[in-house]
Amino acid sequence: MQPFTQRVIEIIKTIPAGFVMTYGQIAEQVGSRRGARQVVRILHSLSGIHNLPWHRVVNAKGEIAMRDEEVRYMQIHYLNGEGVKTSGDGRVDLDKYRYNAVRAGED
DNA sequence: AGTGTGACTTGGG
DNA sequence: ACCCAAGCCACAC
Repeated sequence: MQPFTQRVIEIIKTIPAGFVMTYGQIAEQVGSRRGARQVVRILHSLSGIHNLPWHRVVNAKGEIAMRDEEVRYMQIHYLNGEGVKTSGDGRVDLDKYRYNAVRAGED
């Protein structure tokens, strides 16, 4: 496993239930400010084989980014189960649920 | 070493 | 708020 990939995995593992992070945030946390798409690729390659809370990752608009309707539905289901309210369009309120790892550690 | 991938992000209209 | 175009970067082949 490559270091970058390993760090992304670690970051995602730190997202607490009831919160979400964006691809961009995760990329930033691992030191690659423009690496959002790498996070995407990694999640694809992992395909859930790890015990990752992949459903807590959304895009910068707070949208459920999944393309497969089936998996998309599952993600929304998981989030709802953790108390994250989703709009009819499958969006979450980032102002409410966005998890800031840095600030969480400092506060 | 070059090319393709991808569940993104940002800026402008 | 929505749509579009361009930029991004680590990884696999």
